[in-house]
Amino acid sequence: MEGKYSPKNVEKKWQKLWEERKSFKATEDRSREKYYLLEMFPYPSGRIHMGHVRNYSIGDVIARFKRMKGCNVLHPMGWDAFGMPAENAAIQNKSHPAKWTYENIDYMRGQLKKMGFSYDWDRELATCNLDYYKWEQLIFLQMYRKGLAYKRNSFVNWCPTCETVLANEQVEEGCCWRCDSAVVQKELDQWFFRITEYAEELLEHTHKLPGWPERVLTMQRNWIGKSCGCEIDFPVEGHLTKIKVFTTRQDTLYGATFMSLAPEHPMALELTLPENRASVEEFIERVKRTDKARRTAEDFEKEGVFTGAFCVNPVTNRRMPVYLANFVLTDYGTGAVMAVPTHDQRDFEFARKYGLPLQVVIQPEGETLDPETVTAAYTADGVMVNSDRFDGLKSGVAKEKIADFLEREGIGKKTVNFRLRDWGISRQRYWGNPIPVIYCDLCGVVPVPEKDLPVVLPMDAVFSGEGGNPLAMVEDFVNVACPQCGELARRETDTMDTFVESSWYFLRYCSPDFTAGPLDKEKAEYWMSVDQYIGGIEHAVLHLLYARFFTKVLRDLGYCAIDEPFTNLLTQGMVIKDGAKMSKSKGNVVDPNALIEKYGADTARLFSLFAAPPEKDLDWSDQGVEGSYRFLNRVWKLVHDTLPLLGHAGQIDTMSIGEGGKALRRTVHKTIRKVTEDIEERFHFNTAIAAIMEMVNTVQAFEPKNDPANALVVKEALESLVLLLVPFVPHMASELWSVLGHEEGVEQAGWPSFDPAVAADEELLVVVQINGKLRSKVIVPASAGEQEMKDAALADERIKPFMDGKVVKKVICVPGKLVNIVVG
RNA sequence: GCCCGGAUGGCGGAAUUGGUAGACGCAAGGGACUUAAAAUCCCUCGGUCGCAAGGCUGUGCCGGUUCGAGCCCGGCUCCGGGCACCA
Repeated sequence: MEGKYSPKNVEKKWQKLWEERKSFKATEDRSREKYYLLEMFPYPSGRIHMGHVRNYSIGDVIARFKRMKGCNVLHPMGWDAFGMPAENAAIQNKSHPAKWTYENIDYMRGQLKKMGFSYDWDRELATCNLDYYKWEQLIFLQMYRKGLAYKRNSFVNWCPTCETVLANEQVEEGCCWRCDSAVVQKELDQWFFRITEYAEELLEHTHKLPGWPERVLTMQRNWIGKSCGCEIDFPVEGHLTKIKVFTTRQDTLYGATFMSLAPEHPMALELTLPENRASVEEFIERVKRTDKARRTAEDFEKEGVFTGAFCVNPVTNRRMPVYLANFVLTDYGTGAVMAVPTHDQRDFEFARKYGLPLQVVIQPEGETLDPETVTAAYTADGVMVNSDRFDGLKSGVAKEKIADFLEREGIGKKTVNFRLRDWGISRQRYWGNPIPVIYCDLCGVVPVPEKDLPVVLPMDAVFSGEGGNPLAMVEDFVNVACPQCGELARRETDTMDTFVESSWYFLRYCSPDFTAGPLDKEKAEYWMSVDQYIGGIEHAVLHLLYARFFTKVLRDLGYCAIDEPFTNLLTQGMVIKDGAKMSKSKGNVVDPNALIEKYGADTARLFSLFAAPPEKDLDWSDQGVEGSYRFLNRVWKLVHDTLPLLGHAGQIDTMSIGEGGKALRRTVHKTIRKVTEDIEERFHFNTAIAAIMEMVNTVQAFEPKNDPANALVVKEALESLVLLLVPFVPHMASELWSVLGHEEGVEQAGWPSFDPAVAADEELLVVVQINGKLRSKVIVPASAGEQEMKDAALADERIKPFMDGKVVKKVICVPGKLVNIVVG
């Protein structure tokens, strides 16, 4: 291995050794501090991309650092293996999704191993393995029993291209998150997870996650969308039923002059008078045909139709015409809105269009609104008017008082409303986890008894690309005896959303081979929570919300004792090239294979860590990669060239080393401190690497290298250098460690420690400012106090011209840093 | 519209608590070595004035606080992201 740096040989050698020695195997050990480090597992799409390289390089720095620091590190890897691309590929290649998936896994596993990531491969899991998904079926059944999984007929998001249902979280601006097709609404019988049951806790706990980026928490809070208000009943003339509305603006109740219902509101047709029927039906049809994306666009024209019915404002007794309005959503609140045109912009526009009355109930301070002349709704706070006993109160106060009043009078009650909807998990696709349910004509919905689990995904489906879900066409699978009555029944052929698998894989890693249940409680208790989770920001409200939900569900099912799965979250930025995210369609993709081939994995790792701090986008630069490669060559050469000069092991004799040696040691110990802090406290690997580069420059420039008196100092420098490099470029560092004569691996060497006394400066450079402007620098002993610093500064020749004829008003001293002389 | 980020040389970025702006790297220019090239090594490198010492100026814009502001405060501009007819 001598001579020129050959990453290929070095990397092959160490990867083989790590594998043979099982260097990264994690075993529960209560005597040691555990550290569970996890990166979001990949979808086996074919080959790894630079985003993976970056994500997993970041993780590996932390894993290797923590290991060297003495932690018992769990660092697993696996495959989010169910999903549609496999099915599409099967259709295209006239093959099977399983074949495609497992081939991809094999290939990508090889790629990850070539990157030298320190995973415990014994814990590898793939979610499409029966060993994994069968436990998910058990969890489903237990959720069903608790009412947390249920079936319901409703309008759902349907992607016509993927031919499947999508969760709300998977619809982005009205389009499918995966294929970008326009999503349509379809009425279907679908399985849901009752995530809304946990809305309050999911929201509450966002305030107990200090290790998460604020913007992810904000996004989750917005997504959950809690609002506090009232439900108020409005009696309908000539009917016994009442219209229930939800409002956060009960302070405007006295100004409600009409009622708006969603066109899908169950009472819409029931309330419509015969003479209005034709126009109402026409309107409902028209709204239904409009797709949801367009209908909910901001600039969409507000339209409605009068039902002919009237309800009554319960506090003013005013007759309120009941309209259907296209902007009222059926799935938020109660699907009915009390319209207050003076204080809500939508209601205002609607009222002006249909000539409906306006009533001002909140006056802005120092202004009088005139319903005849206002051009927009006044939505801010103000003073109550035309509101009976509440007149004169500030609207904020009135909000509380009116809520209390409504409850007292039995007209309404305080409620909390969430934007979060239940998680629709049914997918009309083959390559997923079968939902373990049977439909019997006599018994209805029958969950598969636990003893009959697992429901095995049949391998003999046909992938033609036509005629919907291939699973529904496997007769042997579909036709089954009812577990209750024994009559012929049908299996559910929908599979679960793949986000279900990724909602608990981090728990399965704690005991991946456990055969008595989804997880070994004792082991989960040792490893969980994940101390550091790393992944892309794109999962802020998808995976990261579902995983939190699932953890709470599993806790309540008795599987684990934790509330939250991930203590600390790091969201890494995207990999950008030529101003755009790397993608095949843009043609700006850098293939990790080519990079490894040309420069080696260490260079690929080093550059992706050096070019930007982890949370920022990384601008890929081929020349920057060259630079990282050059640096590694320099380190290689430095160690090998210096090797003959190093003496035998021994203690550094602090008394006999000269000034140069002392200075070098100072740099070394300062660098150890800096690198340790940058990794441990900030995850700023770019500055840690920069500090190591500076140290290399210093060692290279160290002239009395060949003075035998300095041999041990140089040796210390090189050994520290190599150990500091381990987390970033583990192959080269391991090799150089052995070149330096160490039999045992870097894992045994431990993380280098620094001596504050050695790192301490003997002299300090003090900046001298006049009126805040830098004018000179003076050197003082490190022990110098304020007075000494001031004296040295004032005695400096270079500042004299700036003080000529002026009076020193004040001298400010920042110990060890600067002296600012204020003159005037 | 609302809520988060962000803006620093030719480029990626550094400046950790208000205290030397531009660390480290890339690119560029000059030089050494070489028959030559590559590789490597050395020097220069925000702008501007100056032979130089050095001065002035400079962190998106305007203002403020402070002995001192890239950092804090007020008001903008632009860019990125999230949510969005949510009653």
